[in-house]
Amino acid sequence: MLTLQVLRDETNTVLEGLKKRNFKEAEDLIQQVLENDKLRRETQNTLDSLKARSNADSKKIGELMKAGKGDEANALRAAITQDKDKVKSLEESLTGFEKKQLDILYRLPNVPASIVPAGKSAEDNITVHEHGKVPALYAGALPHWELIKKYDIIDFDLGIKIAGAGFPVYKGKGAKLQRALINFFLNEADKAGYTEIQPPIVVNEASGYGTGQLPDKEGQMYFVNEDGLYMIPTAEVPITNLYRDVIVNEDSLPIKNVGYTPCFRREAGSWGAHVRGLNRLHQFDKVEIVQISKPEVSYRILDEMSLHVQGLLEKLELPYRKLLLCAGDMGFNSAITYDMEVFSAAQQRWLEVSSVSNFETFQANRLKLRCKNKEGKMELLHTLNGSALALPRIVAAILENNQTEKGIKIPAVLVPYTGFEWID
RNA sequence: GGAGAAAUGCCAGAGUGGUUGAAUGGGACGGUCUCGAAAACCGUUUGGCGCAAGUGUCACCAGGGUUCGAAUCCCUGUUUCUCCGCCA
Repeated sequence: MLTLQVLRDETNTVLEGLKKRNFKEAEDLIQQVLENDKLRRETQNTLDSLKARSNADSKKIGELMKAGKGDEANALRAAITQDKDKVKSLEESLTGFEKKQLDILYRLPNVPASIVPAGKSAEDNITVHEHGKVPALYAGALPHWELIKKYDIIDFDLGIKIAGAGFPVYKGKGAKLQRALINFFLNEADKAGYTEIQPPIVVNEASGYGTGQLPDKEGQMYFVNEDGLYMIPTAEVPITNLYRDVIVNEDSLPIKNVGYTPCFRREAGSWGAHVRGLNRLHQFDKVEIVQISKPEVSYRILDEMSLHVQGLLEKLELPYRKLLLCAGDMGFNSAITYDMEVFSAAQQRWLEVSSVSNFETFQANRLKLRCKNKEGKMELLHTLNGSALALPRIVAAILENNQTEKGIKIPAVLVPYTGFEWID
């Protein structure tokens, strides 16, 4: 959520930024929030002075009572009672202004960073880096949804039987490959200085608000009605919310955490073309890196995180490209996002396997995640995160790109983790 | 799941209706002393909102209520602890 301060002080910058996103209500909402803010402040002013008066009077009553002047106290008491209604109605309208302010702020997306290109859709994204060669496959090459049947490593039908569509069952070498990838990703993050976290995979409502999944995207998350808990769509939610309402010690920055969790997404309405096999699931595994930093270094950290993700793809010998998302294709919370896409040779498609984003203060403002700077002032921090990496599409690409007539060759870096070189 | 107790500042811990944003102790930070350190002594140590400043206002788990006035009384919720039950 944008800060009121920014909306007040840099109204035009915000407006331009939101237009770049193609966010049509920008002008209207900003005007509303500024007007509302003015009314809110005026109301608080009157309310505060009214309260100041009655606080002073109440104190006086106390003193009169002590002094045994009951009559005078009673007279004053009667006078104060008159103010009570006024206070009450002012308080009500103040609450109204505050509520409206929050309602509007929740609807305003983040302002894109200056280097983010304008644009409406994925077509306007910019490829900033490419790496690796698309492998030439042999004549009988298969897409991964055929390969998993051929080698009996992932079973969708069994998943349907015990849960539903989009909940695959990994078997034998398929399960081991999953485990190997998770361990490989966690070890690489560990080497890069991230602290491993195992968070709960359900979160409460406050956490959903903290990272921006709520109030808008409840339809995307599985909800446990009985207990008011949401199944996490990504480890970003619990791991970032660890720092909700926290004032971080400046010396401990940047904070670098990594977590492996299953992720749950309802994906309501997004089924259709291109969602076969592992391309889109309701439950999948992901290793997520999360950093919290001082504002002045967050863009350096964004690069560091991207390079970490790129390094993983390179070690896995997967051809990939790095996209700078255009403003219109970026998530609601993000100021800048790089997507990493891997080429899956049998499908002849680029698959998104990672999104690395800087949210600047957008999440921190909701989370009340701050630190006290050298001047002793409170300052919102920047939050960043990135998938490092999401498993299913990586698995799909490995299976498709590494298939040969005699089986699927496991990338060399993974062999110490899998304990086998071939799926055959 | 049942019964009881509790929730106060960075920590410990007072306070049960009237200058209590909050005693006291500890910790941390700054200073004096010292070649340096320890000890001792002095000082500083919560945040939100509003205003040009000094102030004002709000906050003692959360949300309601009683009262001229609530950390203190009442209601609801949450969490923690103890006992019983159940159980990976």
